[in-house]
Amino acid sequence: MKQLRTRFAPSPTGYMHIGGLRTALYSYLYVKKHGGKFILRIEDTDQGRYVEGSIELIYRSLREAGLYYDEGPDVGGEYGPYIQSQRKNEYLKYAKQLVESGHAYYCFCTPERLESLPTVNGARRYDKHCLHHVSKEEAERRIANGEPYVIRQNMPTEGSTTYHDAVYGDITVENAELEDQVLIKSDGMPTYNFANVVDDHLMAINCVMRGIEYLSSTPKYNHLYDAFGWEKPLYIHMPPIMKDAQHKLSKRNGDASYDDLIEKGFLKEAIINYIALLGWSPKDDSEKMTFDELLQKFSIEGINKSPSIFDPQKLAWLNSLYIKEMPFEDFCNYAKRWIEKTPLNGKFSHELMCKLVQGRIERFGEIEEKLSFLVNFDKFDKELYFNKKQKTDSEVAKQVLPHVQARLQTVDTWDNATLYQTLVDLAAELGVKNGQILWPTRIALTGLSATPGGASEVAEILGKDETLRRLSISLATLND
RNA sequence: GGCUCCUUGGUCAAGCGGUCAAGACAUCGCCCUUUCACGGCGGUAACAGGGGUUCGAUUCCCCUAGGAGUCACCA
Repeated sequence: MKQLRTRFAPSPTGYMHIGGLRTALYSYLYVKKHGGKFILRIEDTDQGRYVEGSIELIYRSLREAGLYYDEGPDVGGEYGPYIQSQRKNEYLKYAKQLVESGHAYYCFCTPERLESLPTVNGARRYDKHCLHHVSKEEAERRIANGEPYVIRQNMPTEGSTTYHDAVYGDITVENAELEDQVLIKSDGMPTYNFANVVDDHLMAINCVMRGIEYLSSTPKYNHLYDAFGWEKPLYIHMPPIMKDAQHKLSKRNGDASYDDLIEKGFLKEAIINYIALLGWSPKDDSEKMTFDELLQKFSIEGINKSPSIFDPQKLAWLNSLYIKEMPFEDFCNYAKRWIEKTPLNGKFSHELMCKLVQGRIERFGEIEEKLSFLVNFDKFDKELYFNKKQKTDSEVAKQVLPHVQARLQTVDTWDNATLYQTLVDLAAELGVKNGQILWPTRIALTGLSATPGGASEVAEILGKDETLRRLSISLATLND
């Protein structure tokens, strides 16, 4: 069997969307599983949509995600160049070949005339006017005169076309439904529809994986392959990723791109793992999988046909799993860039902050909020001292807190273990439940009904001075 | 609107003629616990509707409804 060659062919429009990333992921997994080549090709035939820097973004995102391509603009290969605008001259040659064989023709119709065409079933359709009314000689004369023109594909008007898609099965379309699509635009550039087919053939691509939006135009491409006498690739179309039941996930609608997710504090491993599961499922029940496991378990039979809705909650859950298993040191390093941006920066032990938070966040972006009590200490409701289960309330607090204050003053070794033991010992001495000391203390120190870490951990990170300061403030307001 | 495709709990999803219709996220309850979180245990919750085919349909066929994609000198 021939070596599998597939490609990821994004347009440089500014960001890496989740859907595109998933397409790249599936392509990579599929082709690598079968020992094939993964190729990156930039489809920039629409110069109006080009966004500065987006090609670099594509390179970076793909590498970061672990999707290393064997051939591509910045890594080379025998089938380059891998940027379509740099292949511009190739396409016209092939289009002319099609004109010669009668599979395409020159068209000089103005936009005005195109718009005046009657609508059939809600869509305008080109009427092959120039095919029938402009002879080859006339066409050449008008081109020589500098008149703008396009080259259109000459579609059959009868019969039907069927092809096989690896996930959707046999797809049949009436040829009469197929329009004489433009192959070469008046600016001399090929359309995606044409460049795509020519390049896939020239680059020996024999497996095409892409979004379902191409499912119904694939018969047009197949006519092109036939007109040239080229061998058609294996098609694998994929369902879209949705924001909700009726809207696709898209950056244009304000939905997160890959970079946005990273920015919010999702780990790349979690993102990859999650999107792998969106629209595909392994034969076993695996959910959390390493990249190698994905590689091992991936198969196109597992690809779902229906659209799937992106669920940020499940991504967050997976992300929290990856966060928890990070070695503590790695977590600290990774967390740095989030903490640096907050008022927390430099005020407390980085290590202690990380310790408090690693097991309690789903995203790194949550760190600031989780730890904001360290820098904010506001007036709070005395009702917070009430806790049914711990059997405490503001009265208990009033009696117990002075003892806590006095005892803590004597502590020299200011760490969690010592602090905890000290408070528990105090409870025993006073003949009260541990909770009747610990709960009021934590409340007095934070003014919050819930915090990451208990009384002793909070005291540890706050430090002796701040702990004592907060204690006396709380005690004062309690006695008001 | 035409054409193509899709339709299992709130969400992701197993299932590919016979199952009490998996599992996960979310949600709810209990346990653990120094609050929170983690973890453990348990609960609620689904085959879009209607016809066929069949001894038997979530599974096969048809219709209806709903959804998506497409119908560009965008990709």
